[in-house]
Amino acid sequence: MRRSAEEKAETRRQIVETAGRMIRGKGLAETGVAEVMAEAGLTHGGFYRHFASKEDLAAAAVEEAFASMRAHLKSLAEKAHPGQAMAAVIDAYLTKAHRDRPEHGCVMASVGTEAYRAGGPVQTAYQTGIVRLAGLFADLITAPSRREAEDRAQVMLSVLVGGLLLARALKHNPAESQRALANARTAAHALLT
Amino acid sequence: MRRSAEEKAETRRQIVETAGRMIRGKGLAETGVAEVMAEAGLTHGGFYRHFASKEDLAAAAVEEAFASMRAHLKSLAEKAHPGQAMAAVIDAYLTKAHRDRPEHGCVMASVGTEAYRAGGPVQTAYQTGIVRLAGLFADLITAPSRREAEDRAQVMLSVLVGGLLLARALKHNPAESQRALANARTAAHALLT
DNA sequence: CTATTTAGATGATTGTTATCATCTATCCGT
DNA sequence: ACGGATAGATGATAACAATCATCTAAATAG
Repeated sequence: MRRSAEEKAETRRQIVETAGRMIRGKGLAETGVAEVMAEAGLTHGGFYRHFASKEDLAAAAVEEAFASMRAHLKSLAEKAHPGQAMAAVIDAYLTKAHRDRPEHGCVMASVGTEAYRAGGPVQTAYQTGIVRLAGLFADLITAPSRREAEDRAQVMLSVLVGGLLLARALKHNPAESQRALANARTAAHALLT
Repeated sequence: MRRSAEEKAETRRQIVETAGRMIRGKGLAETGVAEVMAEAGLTHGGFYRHFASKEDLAAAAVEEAFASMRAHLKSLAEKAHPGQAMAAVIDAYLTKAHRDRPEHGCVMASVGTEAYRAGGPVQTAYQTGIVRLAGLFADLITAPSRREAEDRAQVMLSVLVGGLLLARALKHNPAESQRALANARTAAHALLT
């Protein structure tokens, strides 16, 4: 059942994307190779034609998930009114939708505590993804100097991730959860002035 | 090899405390029952005399870890100069020491993404721990109203956790990691004015 | 058009881990 | 002091997951 080169590449993309979703939704350790393959419509056996190990897949998935989030936010920022790019990103990040769909959201807020511990290529991909995300934020923030923009970007990232983490933790108390989102949103916007 | 009632209680405390450290250090899924028991100087067999399941132990460990952190921060706040309580907490939370010793630190920053997904008693203990931690923050923050103090406490918690998470993610780039800590510290203090 | 390569399926294998049955030596109620 | 109860040890058991050997059919090189 050999496939063409493009078909193989497409299959690989499917596996990576599926893994990215499952990892963000259920966690790194809880996501099994066989399960990912099944979800992608394949059997577990062919896995090692694409990846050397589960670790390799996880690293690719983390990288892809970060890239996809950056692309999404970037396009959002470009659509925003001039001077409102970062504000638009804030309002997109700190939403109920993002809170309730971790499998489609930010890696840092869904598997942050597992990824920094992972070591190896996963940790590397995780760190790189964050650096680039912070870089994007710095691009969108107006400040006296690049250095200052980067500093504000770090704080911004902290508030967004921390706020989302808190909102998720409080999810079973909807009022408090929404309050956390709203408070983080206010604080994030305040950082822009 | 039966033990007295006090000995049993002490053993249980040991197990819970050990589990709390290991879970925060290596993660929930990566911490095995047998491993915890061995670290506590016991064999795995006796485990079910103390807990109904691994889940039960994890819930107890999360609860204990939050309680211990609250006690630690509270005593710190009481030792601080009047009006400087929350400032002292900030400076204790956003340190290299805390960054480098997750096994002795904040649950939210070490297993936050795993715990909110866990469901059952672990999720419950996690949520309760956070509510109480935020409550402590609100007690330490001076504001026009209790409601306002709670709002600021939520933002404060987001900045602290987000900042620590970021600093840990960037750990392999020491300069950036320290910068993240410093930026979060500045931002947190700014919230107090 | 043929021979070789290989994507993916099938089916071990190996290692790990939660859970439980059983055993034994000690504590505690009587 | 004695007999039942039980903390903790020893040793299964039963899932489950990662990895790999082998098989197959199709694709591509020549």
